[in-house]
Amino acid sequence: MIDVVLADDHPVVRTGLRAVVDDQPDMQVVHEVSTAEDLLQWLEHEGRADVILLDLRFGDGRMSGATATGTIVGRYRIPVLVVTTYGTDADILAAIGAGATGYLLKDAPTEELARAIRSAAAGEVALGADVQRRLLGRVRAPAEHLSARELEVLRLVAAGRSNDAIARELFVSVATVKSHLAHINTRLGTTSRGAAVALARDRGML
Amino acid sequence: MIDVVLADDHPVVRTGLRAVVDDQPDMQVVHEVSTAEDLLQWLEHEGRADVILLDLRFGDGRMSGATATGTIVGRYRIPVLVVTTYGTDADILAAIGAGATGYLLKDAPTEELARAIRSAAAGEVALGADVQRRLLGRVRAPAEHLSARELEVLRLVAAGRSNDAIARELFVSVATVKSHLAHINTRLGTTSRGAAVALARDRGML
DNA sequence: CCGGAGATCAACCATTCGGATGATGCATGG
DNA sequence: CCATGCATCATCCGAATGGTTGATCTCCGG
Repeated sequence: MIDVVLADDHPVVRTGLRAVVDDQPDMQVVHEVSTAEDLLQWLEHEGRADVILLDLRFGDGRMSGATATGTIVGRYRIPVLVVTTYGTDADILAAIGAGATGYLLKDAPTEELARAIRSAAAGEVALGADVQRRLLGRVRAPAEHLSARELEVLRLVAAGRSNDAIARELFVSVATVKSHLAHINTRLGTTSRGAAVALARDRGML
Repeated sequence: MIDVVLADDHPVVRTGLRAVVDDQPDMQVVHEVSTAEDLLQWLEHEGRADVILLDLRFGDGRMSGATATGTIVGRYRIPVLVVTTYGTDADILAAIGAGATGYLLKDAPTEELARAIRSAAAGEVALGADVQRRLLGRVRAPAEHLSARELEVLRLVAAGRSNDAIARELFVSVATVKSHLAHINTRLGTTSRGAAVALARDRGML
């Protein structure tokens, strides 16, 4: 029997997760907490768990889900499955970087969730199909690396500057700025400055 | 008995909401959908419901929750309770502007949720305590501001969409989008979409 | 009932962007 | 030494954008 702990500040989400977990014959929810602090507190004392389902974004909390993940994995060696709502690349990388065993979006099918919990309990890495696809796309397009100059340009674009303004600001010609932007769009697979900025933000490169 | 329809693209959230609703003696879930399109489809045919619990952000969907809200309220006169995760001022205004009867955050206590559903079924306006406080703060500081529609446009601009894409997304003409954008630039004192987005981000309106 | 605000749409026009192509100079690393 | 990557600049052109003016329509509050 897999003992699962739920850590999410949304009662509704906790209820939903509990329903899914308890509906599986081989797992059960043994504890619920709504803040990262409570989670650590609980682990400190009676804490026994095989898997922890953790929301990356603890509402108000001073402690982020990523930080909590790092602490838990480092201190208790309990697999952490990050289950959050919106999965941006930056979020995913942060979670995995912090040592999360898996990462799932809340809109993942319930079966996938159950499967991920089993994998996590078994010590395997469990990433949602969405996430895998995302990471794959990342690998396939490793060119996510923009040069320093390009990033400089992109930042100015994100600040709302026009090509002309950027050119003046960087002491180069407008042609150069456009050239950089063209490279950026190629690299990011975008087709407009706006889309490039949006995607770059999403990936936390700004 | 209050018939409730759940519209949310997250299976887990739906399960949680269903559990909460079905746990109340005076209400029941009669249908679940995961996209706005499905919701409208259902209402079109067999649709009978006293209250609709709607997620403002339908994941991928081309149709936003706000748009769906407008359509539902306008066409079927069914009270819509918007239940979403992150409540920004703009979200709230958009929802209310679109005709939502109530607005609740997913981290609201379950009793509050049940109460809101009853209020909505009774035709009353039901706003979560959080939201009410938020709106109050808003009134006190009317400082900046864009209409709900304008914010909706600005968000899409921030997401890198072109005017044409925005127009299609909101079911209006490009002229309207440009009109909103012009207004936005006037209000914010900016001269381009990019600058408007940058400034709006700065002020946390996104 | 009138006025104002917001949402909608239209047409026009100057400016800006994005996309394609091509070229030069300068490092760096194999 | 040379391929490669980066930064620089230019030109051309179609598409997108911004600015403006003007016009309904609806809803709300005085």
